[in-house]
Amino acid sequence: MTRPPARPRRADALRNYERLLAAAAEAFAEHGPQAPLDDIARAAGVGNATLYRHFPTRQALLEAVYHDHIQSLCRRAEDLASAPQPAAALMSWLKGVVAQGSAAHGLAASLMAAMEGPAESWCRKAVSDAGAALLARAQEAGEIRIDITVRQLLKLVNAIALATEDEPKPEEADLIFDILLNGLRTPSGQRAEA
Amino acid sequence: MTRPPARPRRADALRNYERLLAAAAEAFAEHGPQAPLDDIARAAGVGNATLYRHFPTRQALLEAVYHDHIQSLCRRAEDLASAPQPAAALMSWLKGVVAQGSAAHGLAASLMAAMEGPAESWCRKAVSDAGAALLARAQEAGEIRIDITVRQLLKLVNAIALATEDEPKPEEADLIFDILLNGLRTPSGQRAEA
DNA sequence: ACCTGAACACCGTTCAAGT
DNA sequence: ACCTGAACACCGTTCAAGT
Repeated sequence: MTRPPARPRRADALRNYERLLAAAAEAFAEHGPQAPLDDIARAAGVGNATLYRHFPTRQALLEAVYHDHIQSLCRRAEDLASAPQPAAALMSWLKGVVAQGSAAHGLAASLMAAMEGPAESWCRKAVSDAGAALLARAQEAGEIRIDITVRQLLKLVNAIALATEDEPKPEEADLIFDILLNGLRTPSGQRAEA
Repeated sequence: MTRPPARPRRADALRNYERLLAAAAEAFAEHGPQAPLDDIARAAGVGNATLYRHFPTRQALLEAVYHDHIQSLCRRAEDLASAPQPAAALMSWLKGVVAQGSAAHGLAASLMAAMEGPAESWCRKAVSDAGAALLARAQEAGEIRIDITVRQLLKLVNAIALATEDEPKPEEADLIFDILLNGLRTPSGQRAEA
């Protein structure tokens, strides 16, 4: 199970924590993942040092803000784990990752950073575990090339989300995603033993 | 023809300009494209305002530093323009873009920024014009899907370079690039009229 | 324990004064 | 024309003092 980041127990600390999350969510939505931390603290009616106490890095704050989105992605992976067509299930899930990443400005950047950051990251573990099951099944079915790892796949997908982010036309993301899916299919001559 | 950024004519100004370029090249190579501009000015033995005078934005400095790399990419595109196999020529060129982008830390980021930035950017125009010829020929030959644009393609390729940058194993970049190429082939049923 | 504002350090940008 | 260092603004991080 993925362990949500520890919340404070004392009443006032918890209240500040929640306010910071709400303010950060709004700031990230409006100004992107680079929104000034001081502004977030001020909007939350809290000292800037308090923000830093609860969230030691910007990445920690981002992952906390997008916690629900991330968990939702993980849950969706579980739902798809026993879908009849393994490759289609993987594709559908990846499409969701891109869609969420494009919709929630900052999520794609967070996921990308998580994939490149330390392996102990909660977010990185949760999402890559979720994807790993889908990928393995699609690979065992011989539908997806076996030489790609979850991490590479997620980096690639997030790179696409970032590259097409704030693009006026959503079909551009669809097209590029389509190209990726096309490329993921097992090349001729390469088959898993299944 | 692509017009290199205007150089100063006065002797002292030109000398400062060159020194800034050399210092910036070293700083970007060592500390990445986010290297502090003040450090670059100091290393060049020049006031920081002088740097800003010559290069109004960081992007302008980056494009000037990588000017030779960019021109080299454009020249290579010209060389490939009449290669016997259009699709192979395009692929070979794109592979070069990724290779250069991964080798020269900061170039990939510059190209990506150029593709997303204003259309008037010198760098953006030069590179996309170079690629456009190769892409068009491969599409007319019916080998590459017709629904992708140069800009999308370059964004995608640079996203890959960024995603695999400073990755220990170079074969990772190769793999992901291979996936992309696989995906670019014309899907069944879609053919250009030639 | 937890909070706070002020202090500090850093970096990009602008400006008044120089040649 | 061009250069310069200082001034300014901004933002992240740390700290001494408070409850």
